[in-house]
Amino acid sequence: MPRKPLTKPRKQASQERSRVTVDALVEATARILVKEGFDRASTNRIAERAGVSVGSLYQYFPSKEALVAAVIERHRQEIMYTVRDTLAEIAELPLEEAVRKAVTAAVKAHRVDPKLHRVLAEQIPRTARLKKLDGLNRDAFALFMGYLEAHRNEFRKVDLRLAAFVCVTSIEAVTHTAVVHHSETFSDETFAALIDEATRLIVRYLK
Amino acid sequence: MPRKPLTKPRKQASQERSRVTVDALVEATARILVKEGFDRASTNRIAERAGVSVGSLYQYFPSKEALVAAVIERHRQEIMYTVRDTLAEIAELPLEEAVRKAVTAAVKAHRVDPKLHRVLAEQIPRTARLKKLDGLNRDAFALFMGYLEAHRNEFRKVDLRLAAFVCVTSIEAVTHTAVVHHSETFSDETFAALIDEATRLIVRYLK
DNA sequence: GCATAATATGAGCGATCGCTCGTATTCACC
DNA sequence: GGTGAATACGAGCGATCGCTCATATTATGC
Repeated sequence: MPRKPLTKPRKQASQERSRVTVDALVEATARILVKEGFDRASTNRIAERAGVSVGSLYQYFPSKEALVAAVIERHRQEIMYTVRDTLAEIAELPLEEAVRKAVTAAVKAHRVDPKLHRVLAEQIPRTARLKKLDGLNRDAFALFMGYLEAHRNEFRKVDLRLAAFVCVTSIEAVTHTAVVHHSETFSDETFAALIDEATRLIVRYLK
Repeated sequence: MPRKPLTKPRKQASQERSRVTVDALVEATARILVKEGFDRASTNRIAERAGVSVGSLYQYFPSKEALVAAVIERHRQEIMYTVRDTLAEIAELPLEEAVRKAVTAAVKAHRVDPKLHRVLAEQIPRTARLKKLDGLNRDAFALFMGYLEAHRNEFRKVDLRLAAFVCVTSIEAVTHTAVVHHSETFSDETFAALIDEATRLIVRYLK
């Protein structure tokens, strides 16, 4: 589980206590990223916050980058878990309901630890980030493309890839910006209205 | 303005050669940001690339952050310059043409040194970035709000602030992602089609 | 030509970083 | 309870960072 073959191999945890150590390190990394930001998240500080020595940290993670990658992966899994059910339904739904579900899922996804999400999206250097987080977006694109292709006779004629790009990018940006940057400005009613608006945006565009 | 303490001075350049030095530093910073990324853009490297000593750097910029801020400000001014004319026209245009101009302006804006734009958007810590770059987005929001209010009787009844948020966020994201992440993937025709699509997205949403 | 201000220099300080490695502790197994 | 493997420890290395300051060079005004 803790293996991240990036630069050097590290030990596989076989005892329970080491699993605890690994979990504590990932959790401490996430907490420090949120509270102090990426620049101040040094390995010494992470180990200290985890109640563990730097040496132990490097027994399970070959680099700071691997630690951050583990945080990203955990975040990605949590998002997938909270969103999977909603997305599974949409394939056979009519357009408006499908889009509404997709928008709702996007909001849910961004509400999984939004402060962490913000740090990951804004502060993590590309080398460590791009693979997993943008993978989510690529999944969303593929999913949307699938829907459009299956229902292509319900829409006007367009380049479906371009249409999917416009839809996915818009939904992502609107929900991301609202949740991550305006959660304290927008009321619950505003969020409900936002889902209506985003749904309308996409539905009328495609029809 | 006479002497100031030597610890945080930002001298006013009064001679021609110092203006040259300042310009060289800002230019070198932009170049290194693009070529090496923010993390590897050390003040020593910047000074070296500018053909100037670190000492001189700190005569004109009190910190590395100030240097980066100068780069951002220069970039912002270049964007404003290339976009101002297009935006000045839209106030009195009918909806579709106004939106089309806005989208075109957004593409133009992102095409001003897209590689630098990407680094500024993705790698610069919030502390140094927020003020100026997000100011651009706030300007766009205000401009769009103005248009919507002036033409409010042409649309359905909605929360105009919410509608403006949806429009500005979508346009920004679609044009940003296309220009910054897909410039080499998208052909010129695709870009032309993208402008059509983005325009349709917004127009049909508002009508 | 000379004094003074403006500008330029770069070795190096103190801090911090990611990370190593020799050593100490705890576990699984008999 | 003895033994080797697994785990934990943390002082400290080498590199790099942002930045300072004593000193040198160049421009300006008289």
